[in-house]
Amino acid sequence: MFTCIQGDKRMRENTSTSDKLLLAAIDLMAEKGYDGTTTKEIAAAAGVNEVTLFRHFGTKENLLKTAFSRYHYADEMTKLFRESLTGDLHADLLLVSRTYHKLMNRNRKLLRLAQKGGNLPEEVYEESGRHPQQLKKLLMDYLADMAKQKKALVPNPEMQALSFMWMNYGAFFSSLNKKEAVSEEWLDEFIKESVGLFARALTP
Amino acid sequence: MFTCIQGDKRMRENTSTSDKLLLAAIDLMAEKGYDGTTTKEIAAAAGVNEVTLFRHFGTKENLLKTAFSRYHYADEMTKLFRESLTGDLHADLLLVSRTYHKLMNRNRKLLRLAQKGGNLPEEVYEESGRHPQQLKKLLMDYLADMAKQKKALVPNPEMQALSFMWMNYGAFFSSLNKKEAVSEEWLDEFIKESVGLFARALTP
DNA sequence: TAAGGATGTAAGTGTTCACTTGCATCCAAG
DNA sequence: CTTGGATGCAAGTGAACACTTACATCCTTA
Repeated sequence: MFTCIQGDKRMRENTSTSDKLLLAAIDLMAEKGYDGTTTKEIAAAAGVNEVTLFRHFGTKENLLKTAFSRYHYADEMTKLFRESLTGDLHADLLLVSRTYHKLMNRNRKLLRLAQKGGNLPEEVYEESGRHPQQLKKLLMDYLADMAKQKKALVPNPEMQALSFMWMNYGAFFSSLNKKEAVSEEWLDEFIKESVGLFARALTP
Repeated sequence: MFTCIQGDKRMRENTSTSDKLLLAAIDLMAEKGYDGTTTKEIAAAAGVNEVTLFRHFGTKENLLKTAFSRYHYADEMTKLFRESLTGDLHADLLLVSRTYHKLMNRNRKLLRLAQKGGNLPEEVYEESGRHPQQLKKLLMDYLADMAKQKKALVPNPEMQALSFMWMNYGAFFSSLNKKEAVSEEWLDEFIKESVGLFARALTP
């Protein structure tokens, strides 16, 4: 009943009923919060009957959990650190910062949803707390490594990593509750300037 | 009926009924959001009857508006920039950063409440959006002035000011949803390192 | 002591919400 | 053609919630 392996017509339409519901739920909850969004609204936004929502997901909570697990981004950042960094401080930080904002923007709505809180299931908080910790570790290790190679001046890798992360985190979250993401060009100007500032501070 | 100028016994107890309700509302809403907090809970937490809440504030929305207007911090930052800065880049940034975190921590719960959103009255959003803009302007002007005096290297005052603000903003908000504020010493270590990094980047 | 204001208690109203039930309809696959 | 799964529709259930009403109690003050 809950699993719909739809090999029929509904699959060929570009979004299945389940997906329409999940996307509608994310949209609405990101704006109005979990508590503030009703199942009736979600169903209406997805263009299906409210009953269909319950037939697919059983409960509102389960709908959110499914949405979160299906659409939360994966570990692109780890791959980036393993494969794409060159050892040039400025270029590397630029790449990290750009990737960071790309990932955050892709998950904009989910992050907003988690930020708003409400009676969310525990899984949601865990999932959205995982990524910052991962990034911090990657960045610390990178900076420590650069310091060992005398390519950077890093008296306190943890604090420098956190400073860099939080600068980007702050930039992103300050725009999170605006209607639109900030413009591409403007964001990139900030990235260039802030990375420049950072690289200058750490360069021996 | 709503105005209780209590010259009687209740005033001499260190918190009046109204204040107990306001503080309880802030506490609960900061944790569970506006929608997720019921008037019954608030009254219970304040140790009064639910009816008393409505006798004092009429509606739940009005309760929140009152709480916000009574407890939101004022313009300490402007005063700081006008009176306490010395012209020494490192020392000034340190003072700004420390003051920033002090203010943010004092309004921790209100900021959390506004962040969570829900069906909040418009006033709440306006009030909590006012302060960042003010700080940005102060900081930009300060940096531009330092650059003119050749005491700092500031190619793009807006971006440098934003970088600094967002670094602190990110640090604060990353701890906002934790149970406790981060420890004093830890925060001050971060402030010192991040300000040091910043001052180094901007020093000619 | 009398009066008035603040509070408590009990009960209730109307609404909204998450979620259910029963039945009809459509449509693809066997 | 028939069967079964997915969906729509109409109606409803029980709980929770914001908010109200009416009345009793306490305490301060005049």
